[in-house]
Amino acid sequence: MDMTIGKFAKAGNVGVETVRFYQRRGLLPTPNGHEGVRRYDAENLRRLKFIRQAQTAGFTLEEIKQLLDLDAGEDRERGRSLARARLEALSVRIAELEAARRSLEKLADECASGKTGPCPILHSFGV
Amino acid sequence: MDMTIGKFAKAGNVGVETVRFYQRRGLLPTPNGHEGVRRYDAENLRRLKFIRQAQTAGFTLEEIKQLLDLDAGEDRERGRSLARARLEALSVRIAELEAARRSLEKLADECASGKTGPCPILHSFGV
DNA sequence: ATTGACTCCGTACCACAGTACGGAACGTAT
DNA sequence: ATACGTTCCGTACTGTGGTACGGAGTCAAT
Repeated sequence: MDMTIGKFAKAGNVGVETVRFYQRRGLLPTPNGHEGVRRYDAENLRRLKFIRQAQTAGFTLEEIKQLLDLDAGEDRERGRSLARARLEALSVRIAELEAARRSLEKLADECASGKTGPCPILHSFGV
Repeated sequence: MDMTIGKFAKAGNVGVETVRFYQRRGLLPTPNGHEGVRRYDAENLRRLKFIRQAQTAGFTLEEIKQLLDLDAGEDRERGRSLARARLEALSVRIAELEAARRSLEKLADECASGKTGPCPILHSFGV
């Protein structure tokens, strides 16, 4: 079940250097200190996958570190507060992206091949 | 109607240094070359506002430069293709963020203050 | 005409999240 | 036991999008 860093990185869909980078940042443990080649288990992989998910959610690596520490701890309040702050920022961001999507749809439409003249790109974005 | 760089930056909700940065990148023109203090008009502001909108849509500054050039040109095909590529990436991204939002909602819920023990943070993200 | 605020310009620096490099040690198959 | 692929580790470099700094010039009001 255990892996060396190469397999581990592949399983988590990141590069070997990225794993090391996360270790330096304290996001992943550095398994069994100075005893030759290190081995990574399923729990490590779970952490790694969480890191990638949380990045998608817009957490910075520093925040993710806090979340990982919290996962083992008792401070429910802190966990909720991080989650709620991110939730709010995320909703704002999603709304922005949806507005941008509408602009792009408008652009693709107004810039259809049938018409002539320059595409009204700025106009499509409402500026 | 014309402004100096300070007012212009404020009107576009960016810093003066950011305006200069955009000029260096060719995203904004450098009005009336070397004749003392420069003046910015409504058209410049329109460009600046577009830059910020397009950034929200996920375009890089390099792509935005292309869009601005396109706005004046005749290459409708290129405009459509940029828009469509971004539209696709944007939809993927929105879906990711929505999934992340669901995870966070789950987290905030499972981490409610009533319960005891550590918040199941990793679990909330489905890992 | 001097002050104070603003502008110009180049260059340097910043955060974030990696990515690359290079020499030494290790592990495994032959 | 030799060769080949990995791993280990430190250090350096990358790209993206700014932000800061410092000296000189300019502008408007007093």
